[in-house]
Amino acid sequence: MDFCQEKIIHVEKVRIASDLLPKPYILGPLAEIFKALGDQTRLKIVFALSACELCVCDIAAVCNLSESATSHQLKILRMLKIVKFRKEGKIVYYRLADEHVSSIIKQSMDHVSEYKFVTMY
Amino acid sequence: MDFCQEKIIHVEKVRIASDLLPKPYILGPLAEIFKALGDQTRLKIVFALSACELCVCDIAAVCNLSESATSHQLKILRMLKIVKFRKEGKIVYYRLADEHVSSIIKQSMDHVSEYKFVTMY
DNA sequence: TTGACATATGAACAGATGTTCATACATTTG
DNA sequence: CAAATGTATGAACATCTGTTCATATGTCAA
Repeated sequence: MDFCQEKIIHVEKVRIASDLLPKPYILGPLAEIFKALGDQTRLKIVFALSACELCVCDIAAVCNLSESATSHQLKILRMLKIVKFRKEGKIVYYRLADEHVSSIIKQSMDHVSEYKFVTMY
Repeated sequence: MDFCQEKIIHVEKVRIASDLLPKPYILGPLAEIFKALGDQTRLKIVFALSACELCVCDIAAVCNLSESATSHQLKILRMLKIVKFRKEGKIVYYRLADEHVSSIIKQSMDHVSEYKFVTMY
């Protein structure tokens, strides 16, 4: 460890910030959700599903993935409650879990758009 | 590859969803941002900074990290424009880059809260 | 200029992650 | 029931990631 000499430079601010940190049982799932969205494959899937409900086969086509890879990633999104699904015979339809997910996607787009002239490559 | 036999089950939906997919130069940075927030250490840092502006030493204290680890993670958040910073002598103060970041954090909290009784462990 | 200190960075290592391939499961049809 | 088809899953592998440790940079004070 190598904390700065004067112990803590701004004691009061550190206290305030510490109080605001989510409890571990919140922070964990939260990080998991972002991690899930932090993969281009899964992010593509989420964007695709933000358009409409799709079956695994559709998603694979839209995202240019094997159905196996698609299924693996859908499992992750499912477990994290980022997507929901319903079965109709042997076909499984997926969709986004709630509006929070859509909103997160939207806000992130807005954030990126603001910097698009800088980050474009 | 192993696409389903009937080629594409729902041609029109696949077209709509495909059109909605962000271009690669948007999707890439977007995934990078989520990936950055998908690490508990960095997510902690972002939450801490959502409280107030903090110096590296403060952040290390709040997040219970070595200053080296803190600095490494701040560099990533900096490059992704998730945080901004200003120097005051030898002390460097960090804060969140914009309101989109705050909003993303908030929405994700709301999402998790909705499922807290299920996901709590 | 020299020492002290806040922050940054490079290398390296252990652990995590996404894909592929093979195979299993479930549902429909004949 | 058997075959066909849509989806799911386990193992394995190469790649990526976050931390630590050592060291470097930049700023202030004496």
